[in-house]
Amino acid sequence: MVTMKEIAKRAGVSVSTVSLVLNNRDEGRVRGNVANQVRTIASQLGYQSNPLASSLRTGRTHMLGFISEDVATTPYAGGIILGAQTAARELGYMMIVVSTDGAQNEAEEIAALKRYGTDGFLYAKMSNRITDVPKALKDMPLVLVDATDEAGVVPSVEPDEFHIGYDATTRLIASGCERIAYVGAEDPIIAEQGRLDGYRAALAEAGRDFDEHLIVHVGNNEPALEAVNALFDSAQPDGFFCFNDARAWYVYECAARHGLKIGHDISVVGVDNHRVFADTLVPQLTTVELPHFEMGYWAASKLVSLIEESPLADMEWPSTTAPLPPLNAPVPAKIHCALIEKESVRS
Amino acid sequence: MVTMKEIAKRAGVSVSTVSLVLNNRDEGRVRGNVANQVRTIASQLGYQSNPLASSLRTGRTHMLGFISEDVATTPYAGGIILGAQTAARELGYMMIVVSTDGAQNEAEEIAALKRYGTDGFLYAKMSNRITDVPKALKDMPLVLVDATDEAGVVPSVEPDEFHIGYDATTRLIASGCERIAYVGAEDPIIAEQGRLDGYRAALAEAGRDFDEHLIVHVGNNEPALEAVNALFDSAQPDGFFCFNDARAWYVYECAARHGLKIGHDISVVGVDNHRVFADTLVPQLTTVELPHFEMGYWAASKLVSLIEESPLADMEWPSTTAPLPPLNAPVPAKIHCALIEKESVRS
DNA sequence: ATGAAAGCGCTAACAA
DNA sequence: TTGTTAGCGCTTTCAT
Repeated sequence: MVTMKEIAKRAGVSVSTVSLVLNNRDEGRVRGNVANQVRTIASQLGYQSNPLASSLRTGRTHMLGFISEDVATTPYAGGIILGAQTAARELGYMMIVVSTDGAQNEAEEIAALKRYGTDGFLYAKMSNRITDVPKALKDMPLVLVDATDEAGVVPSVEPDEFHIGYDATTRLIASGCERIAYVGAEDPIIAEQGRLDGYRAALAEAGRDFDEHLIVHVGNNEPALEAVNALFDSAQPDGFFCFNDARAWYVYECAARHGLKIGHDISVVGVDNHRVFADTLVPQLTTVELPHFEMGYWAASKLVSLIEESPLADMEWPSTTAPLPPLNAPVPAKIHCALIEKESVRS
Repeated sequence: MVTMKEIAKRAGVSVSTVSLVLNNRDEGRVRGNVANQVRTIASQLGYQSNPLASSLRTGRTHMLGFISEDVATTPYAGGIILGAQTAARELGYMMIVVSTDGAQNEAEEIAALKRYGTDGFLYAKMSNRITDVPKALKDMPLVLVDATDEAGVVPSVEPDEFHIGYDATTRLIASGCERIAYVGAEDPIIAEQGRLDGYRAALAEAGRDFDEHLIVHVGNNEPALEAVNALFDSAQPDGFFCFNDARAWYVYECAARHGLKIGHDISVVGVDNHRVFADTLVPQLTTVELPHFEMGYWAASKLVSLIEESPLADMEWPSTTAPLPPLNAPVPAKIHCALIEKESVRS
């Protein structure tokens, strides 16, 4: 481990000078050739700063905490984590991910992270839920990912649920579907409402009436399958917009029971939350993949800007302008969604 | 943030005494009542040690690195991470998980972790693969999870693949299956060979001949489905042991094509690697779940013992003695597998 | 423009 | 049995 002391010795200067130079605070404080000298030696020796040592002085560890309980059970969070980690590293931060079981160990994990001096937190939920922010996080730089806090005051990054519903439905309309069903979730998640709104808006724009009989809200259980089956019988839809791929699965199963071929007799668009289907399974389903990576990337960037009290750097954000995949595409395709960032006040 | 200094002041002793007491090094070095006094004040004030500060002196950060590339794409690693994290926290360590894309950023991530002074590493692969250990890890305390290194010298924790195959096949035999097929993977993974061996051993023990025509090795692709379909036609198996749940899916699909009902006409046991199937989907499949949590837990425990050069504490390890789930159980059930730990020399 | 020195919180020799 | 002191690697006044 090469230290500043070492560099100082070789360069014949003091440690403080080295510190100044290596932190780029040498503007008009250190002579140019001295600075260069120091930099040269530093890179020759392969100097790596010791973030822990500097944290002692500065109070900044350059560590970020990422809290989520979904990491353990779904690959959902994977993309988010990867995105967040990528941004973190680019900005010179290390991200510590902790998976939690329930509220109990969540508090413990947060406490542990705080002991290690994390500079801020990312807090992720699944499917844009309304969340109680743990009290331990309230006094820290914090960004929510795919979640909304009760009070609506915490910055968060969420998919544009409305556009997801709108785009999916529009695509089904464009492909010639006449009776488009919505297979939604039971829980009062924000995503549910937003997507349904998008569905309605797309229908309205196409001059179609909203038909309640084409809507079902189902859970993750046995009755769900029967409810979807009943929908096939009662409303005979020829297009399906499914809240997630678990719901799409019900449609797949029921279509098989009715002898209907997806991509031929009926069209289906599902939103991929859980990655239920492995790469090549059920290729007939068109799956809209949420912009997980982008959400994570943006969230981490925002968090760092909060910590450093610097403005967010300009970035090219994903938007809904990206083309939708063709219906019944052979492989799940990914569309981008606009991300919504809230600051202090709910919009 | 309450510091030792603070405690020392209140207790009217020196910081070193506080340090001694709080690190339980006060055996015969500090008077009992003084020690108690210090402890009382510490807990009153809610003292939390600052691990970063002590690391500066001791060279130990009490941070563990967990490297895996599968975190992002499958929930597979989730249980392992949770187990490892649990053990780590119990032992007073913080675990930093990094997901990597490929070898490129793997090296970067490892370098970053080292800069932060992690005391050791967990390196996880999927499905017990033979792995090149990154050079950067070679000089560090290291434990592999569900992987084996080429040279066979790195301690690792792996499922007992043989028993998985043996148990699954035995169960199919017990349920009355006459022609038991094995649907395996293509890749030369250790898990593949071990499970196949277990399958053969179970057959032999039951006095049955091994029939090559009941074996297929398939990938994750279109031809795979056709290969399994051909197996149905050519060998007409009435029981299936599937390498993982992706393979089980093929069986499910082909059974449907042949009008065969799982749990009635044929029996299927799959090993759950990827959690392709959500909770209530395809409930007819009996899924053997790998002991992910336990592997992670054990691996982290082992790693800490390596770091601290202390013997592994006695623990109750999961074993194959746990009862297998009933065939065609309504929900995927979890069986335990014996874990194998190697030390210095391959057994 | 540069360096000396103090100090972040903690541990560990060494003194007392 | 306890306290003093030095120092881990770095940042930051404050002198020079």
